[in-house]
Amino acid sequence: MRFSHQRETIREIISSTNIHPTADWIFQQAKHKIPNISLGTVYRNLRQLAADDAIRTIYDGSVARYDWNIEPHDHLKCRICGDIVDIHVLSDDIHNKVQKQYKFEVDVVDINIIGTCKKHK
Amino acid sequence: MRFSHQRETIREIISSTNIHPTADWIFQQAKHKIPNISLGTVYRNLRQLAADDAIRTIYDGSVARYDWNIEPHDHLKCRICGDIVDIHVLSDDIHNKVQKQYKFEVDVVDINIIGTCKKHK
DNA sequence: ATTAATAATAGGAATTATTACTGTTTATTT
DNA sequence: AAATAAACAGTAATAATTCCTATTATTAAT
Repeated sequence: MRFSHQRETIREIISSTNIHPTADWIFQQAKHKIPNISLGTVYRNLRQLAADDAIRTIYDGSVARYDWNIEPHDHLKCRICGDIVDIHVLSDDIHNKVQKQYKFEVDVVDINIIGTCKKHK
Repeated sequence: MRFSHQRETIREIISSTNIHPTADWIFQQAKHKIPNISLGTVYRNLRQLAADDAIRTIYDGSVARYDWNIEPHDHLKCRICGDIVDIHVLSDDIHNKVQKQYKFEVDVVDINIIGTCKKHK
């Protein structure tokens, strides 16, 4: 993959936040640095970075969000504020259990927990 | 909620399959029984049935699929054939662990495992 | 340093999944 | 049987994402 200023900017934007941004949020931020960057460029680079395992794509319902953290981890999503935070549950156990019990070659264990975070009590 | 022939047909179609159909697949099937049913009617009823906990909405990447099985369970998705099958992992443990460790009021634990099923060996 | 090759871009059109709108139909209540 | 409003068909609108094309920028070779 050839160097591009746009792609580096996108990578930096994602690395700088824990909010698990959407493509559009990344686009808005990128415009501050490269005013005439186009949304297509953002999407193309997000796809490339994800294919290259430089970032991870997660789905919040039907909309894609992007995560700089490519280590295996899970997500907690609050129904009220919408915040998504990284956590780590026992996904290795699940990985092994499924592999044996269902003879399924596991690639990714994706755990999303939806509920209400402690801010709303 | 008032009775409707369309909604009952949609409910029956979902109940009759384990493929976790998309809205469009349901629409195609429904047309066999009600030729002039409209796609909007399918979507409206899917939304209503899900709100009523008569069916469950799951997300396969960014597209919604529908499941007649409303008991808590998880999904195995094969990268090659696209099949999605129901399984049951130890999500109660996760529920409790998260609730205590992160003081997070858990609503749903959604576990999706992506990989290759035994058909492709 | 110049040039050649082509990956990446901007801008916009196209596509896909889904929701919203509107005048008409139909299930329920009186 | 008439009144009420939920549900409908058909269609327009929206949102997220991908595709297309002529132009620009990066890299490799001279």
